[in-house]
Amino acid sequence: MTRKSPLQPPSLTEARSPARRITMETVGRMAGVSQVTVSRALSDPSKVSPETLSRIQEAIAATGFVPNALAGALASKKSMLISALVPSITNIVYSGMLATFSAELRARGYQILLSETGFDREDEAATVEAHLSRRPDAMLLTGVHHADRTRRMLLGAGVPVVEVWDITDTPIDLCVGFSHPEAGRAMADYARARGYRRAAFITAGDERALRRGAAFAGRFAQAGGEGPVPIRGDAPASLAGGRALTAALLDEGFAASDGALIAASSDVLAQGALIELAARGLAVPGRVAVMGFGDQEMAAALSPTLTTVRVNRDALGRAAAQALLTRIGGTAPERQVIDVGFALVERQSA
Amino acid sequence: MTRKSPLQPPSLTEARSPARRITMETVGRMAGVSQVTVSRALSDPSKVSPETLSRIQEAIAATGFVPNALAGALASKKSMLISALVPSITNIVYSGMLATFSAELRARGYQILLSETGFDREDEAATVEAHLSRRPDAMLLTGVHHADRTRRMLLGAGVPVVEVWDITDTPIDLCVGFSHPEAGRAMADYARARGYRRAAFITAGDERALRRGAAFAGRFAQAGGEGPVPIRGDAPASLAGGRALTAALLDEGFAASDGALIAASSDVLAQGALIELAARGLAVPGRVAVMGFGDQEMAAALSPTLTTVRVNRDALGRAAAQALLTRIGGTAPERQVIDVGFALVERQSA
DNA sequence: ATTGGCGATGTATGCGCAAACATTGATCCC
DNA sequence: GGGATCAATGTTTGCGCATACATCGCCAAT
Repeated sequence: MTRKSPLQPPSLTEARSPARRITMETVGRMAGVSQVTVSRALSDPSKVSPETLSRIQEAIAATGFVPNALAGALASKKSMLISALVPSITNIVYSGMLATFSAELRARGYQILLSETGFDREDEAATVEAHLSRRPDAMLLTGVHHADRTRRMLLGAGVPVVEVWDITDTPIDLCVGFSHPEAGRAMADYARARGYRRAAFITAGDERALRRGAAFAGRFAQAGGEGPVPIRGDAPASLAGGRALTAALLDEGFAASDGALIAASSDVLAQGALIELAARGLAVPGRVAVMGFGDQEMAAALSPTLTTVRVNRDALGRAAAQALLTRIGGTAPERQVIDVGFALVERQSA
Repeated sequence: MTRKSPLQPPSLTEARSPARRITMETVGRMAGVSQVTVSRALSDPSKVSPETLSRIQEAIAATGFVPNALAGALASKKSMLISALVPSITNIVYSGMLATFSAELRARGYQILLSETGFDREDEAATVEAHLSRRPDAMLLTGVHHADRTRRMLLGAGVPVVEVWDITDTPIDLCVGFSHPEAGRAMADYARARGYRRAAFITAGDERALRRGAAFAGRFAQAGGEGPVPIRGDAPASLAGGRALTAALLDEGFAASDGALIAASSDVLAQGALIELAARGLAVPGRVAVMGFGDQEMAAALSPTLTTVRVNRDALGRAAAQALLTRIGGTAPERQVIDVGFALVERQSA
């Protein structure tokens, strides 16, 4: 309450440092209290008397003071930062999940440190290290296959981690996703049940898509389909890629007769397939059937509408956020691994 | 230091156990040097003798030490953090720009703190404050219209700022974008030049889209088209939204005769319009023409292909990153405002 | 009147690092 | 051979805050 007046007029120091930093100390001085009281006024106003509080708030408004969260995090060991690593933010399947994930966390005062990792494990490891250096309170990783070093760093750091978009028995910490082989098999079973005798899988290069493709191919042949099922492609998912892969298949005589189906690792590739088939005048599904993956908005709007596999991205993002929040809170989450499943959506294209 | 088998999920107790914090001090002790030498070994290895360096590196490897960037930032007043605020990450126009922006910055060692702000100014102000508390080295904002408080905070903080996706004579700091009214007028001029006599604009609710719409409507009438030009919609851009808005227009008799054009604030809405028109058997562009905005990949693949306006998202993200880097570097950028322009892409739909 | 408790505030400390400055020993040049 | 120089390292300090603990009045219970 009682503070000595500074021996030297503050104007001198101010004049020497024109870019004078405003800290809780400065605010406190203006309000006639100490730095701690300012800190308390911000973190728990009830601990400060109403008069003091209002003087502090005036000082904050007058100075435009914004607390330094770096210093706060260093002192408290809580950064209120959540790190998120996704392969690509331009891909709606990841950005959709991320939007829900971050909205959920932002409501609790957390902020998101985001990086794209592509599909390279070493790249991911380097990014994980960079993120860990900011001491996030938790981390989201996409996929369950990581460099050994990544796993070691994460375990060593003791940070809550959630791996999403896949399922494993050996999560680093928490895991929210679904089984890609099962999804591939479900597509194959559906295709066989509908009577398609010949199938191909066009795919992006990412590891999860390839596992769906492998499972699809295996099951399709196992269930009486013609084998081996060709698996084509490793470029990023794009319409042009889908067209090109489809064109290549057709040029090889893949759809020489009816009963053929093209399964795609994403709706975008599937749309590319539809476009190429339309361009060639091949009826879908009469001549060639098409299945997608992801159930993007356009799937239901295409002509023909696209049979695909739905993954609830919102639920996934929300579950991931909740799991981390529980973990941060200190209580053990009910389950370490949450399978959000998927659903085959039957439409016109297959 | 040594951990249990990675195949075992870490128990909660293990993860929260008082893991000795490893700091430069601990690493230094192991290597027989002081904390400062460890710091130097990491920031500029040439300042440390080769033998010392290798001992330090061994100690780092043995301990799994990851430097605390919070402490580093606090001490050096450089956070190596760039804050980015976009309306929506699920919208490809923003996420595409952001991908280039962040790739460019990551190459220089910066990381991205990301938030979605929706289209609400007060929300944005709160987010800006939260971001400023982390003392980012620079900030990216979407749009040029902000709450007064936002502007004041930013100016007060003295942080390099780049506003993107729009152009203004009075940027907070830097600005990279294009003129939305001009884009709207360019669409109107094109439509008139092609002879369309009647037009409508379907739009998402965001402020920039609305300005394009207003400029389109004004110019279309001014250039001899029938006025007033209806402007419809304020929902998020979606195929379903585009269909619904188009359906409503048609139900009102908008396209009772030939020579009508529907301009959309985004390619997605335009695609919705194409779908609705196809569903009603109305020929495009014969009966109703359609223009989009954004030139997404599907624009060239739709049937009919979509006449639209291209904005170079990569160039925009890259220019924004470069401008900030220059600014952080201390040299005044050549221009405060960079107009990246746009291009009308003529295809089949109009 | 004494004691204890509580509300409101203050002081001291250290989080982990980088910057500034200090120290040591060796090399070098006229 | 006596500075001068330089490479390699150490010591000190403080960034801005949160935490632990101390202090000071004041009032209720004894």
